[in-house]
Amino acid sequence: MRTHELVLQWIEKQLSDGDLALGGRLPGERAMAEQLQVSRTSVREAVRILEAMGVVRAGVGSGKDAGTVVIAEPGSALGSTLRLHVATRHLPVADIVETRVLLESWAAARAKVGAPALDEAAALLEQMDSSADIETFLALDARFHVALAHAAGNTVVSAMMASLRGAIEDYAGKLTGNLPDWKATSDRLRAEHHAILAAVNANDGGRAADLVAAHIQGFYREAGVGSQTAGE
Amino acid sequence: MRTHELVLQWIEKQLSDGDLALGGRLPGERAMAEQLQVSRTSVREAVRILEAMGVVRAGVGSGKDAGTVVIAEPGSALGSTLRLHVATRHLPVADIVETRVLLESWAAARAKVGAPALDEAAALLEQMDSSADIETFLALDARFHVALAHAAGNTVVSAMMASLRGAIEDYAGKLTGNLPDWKATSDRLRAEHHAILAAVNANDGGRAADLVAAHIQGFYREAGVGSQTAGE
DNA sequence: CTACCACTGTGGTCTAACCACACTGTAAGC
DNA sequence: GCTTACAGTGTGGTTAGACCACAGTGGTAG
Repeated sequence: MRTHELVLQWIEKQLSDGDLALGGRLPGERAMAEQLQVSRTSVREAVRILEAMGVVRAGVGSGKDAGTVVIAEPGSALGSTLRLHVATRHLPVADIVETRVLLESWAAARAKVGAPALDEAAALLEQMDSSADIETFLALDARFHVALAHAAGNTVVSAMMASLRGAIEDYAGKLTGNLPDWKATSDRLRAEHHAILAAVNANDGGRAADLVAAHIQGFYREAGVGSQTAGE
Repeated sequence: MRTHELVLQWIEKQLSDGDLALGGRLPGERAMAEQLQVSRTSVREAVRILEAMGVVRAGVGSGKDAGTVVIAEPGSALGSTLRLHVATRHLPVADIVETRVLLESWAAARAKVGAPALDEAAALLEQMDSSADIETFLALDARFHVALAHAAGNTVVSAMMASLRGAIEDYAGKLTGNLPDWKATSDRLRAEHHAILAAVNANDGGRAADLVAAHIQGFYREAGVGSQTAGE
């Protein structure tokens, strides 16, 4: 077993045993190195991996943002991993989109009426109604979808859904230039968002799921994802 | 931007541009360091991250297994990430199971009759019928489920499904000791497997999905996952 | 009381070694 | 000629020790 894996194992045990919890701080790199009788390099390699996994965040200096602290951001970590695999051509973009449709439809169907996340979603829609800027709109759009997924109450589905979106964000972003009429598109997306939220609040899960599926597929189709004109 | 991120970016670009493909070899660490004008340490940190992501595999010595080569193993990488997040208590095991049910049901419903993966699945079932050893059985069981997911033709769903299972493999493994009667359980699981495959081959996707959901939920429930008696 | 600044501890980076490993080519011995 | 032994080469793995930038802390000069 390689040295950094030993460190990794040690840290994972600290987490499993509850000796290290969310928000907690790892010992300094030098201290860990001495404690485990390994070089600081090996400790750093382990920390790097955990950072890539979204399990810790490393901050220099001193104070609250300093040191290596335990966080919980699986979404971005999974997203990066998927993005790399898309780059190797192992994961087709179409499969990513299809999976996203699957997860988000399920979440929409399962969203619990009255969940706080739905109020947040509604607030986001209001902001979007008055956002002409394309980047602002897309950022709010992302948060809306995450909020909707949250309302289903499954952390894993939320994380995966966010990661799928993130994995092809840049890719899809380049394609928004293909859109013939952004105003028309954004108006349509706004209307669809409201319809989805309405269906969820009306407790009509089946309809909400259908609307979400059509919403996502419609966007990617219009942007040209899957039409093979993209990569080059 | 940190140095190792620069290296990461460079490698990702090589992949995106197709200059580096699956099975391809990265330049040696020393060569990359010189080319990018960074230290070998930074190069190694980047490689470590890619290794954790299942994008590359590093091998010492010389020959076919040597050097850092591009692979495509998102499953194990995603699995490790999820496992760590389960350790931090951020991802509940119940959510993992629920998501696995979601993905596998979908895959069973979408499995294409006549897919080669189904033949493999059938072959695995035969082997399982004559496997009394519990570990052998579980290994074959894992491969059966992967084969089934494969038959749906979505790489992302396959990878995620495998990673979900892997994330709680150790955790669930400890619980098999809770089973009152392994022979009875394994006989039941065998029968369920055959029924699932039969439903898929009969093109009855809905029934296959229901059977898969019941199969998975039944196993974890019997093993005691979610009953809070586990972690401690 | 305020402004400044040295101090301390954090992660970030680099250099220059040495190791284990696995193949390759060559030379020695049969 | 064939086989065996072994030095050579290039790979990742690991280490020690140094220096940097950063951000709070606390003392000190004004």
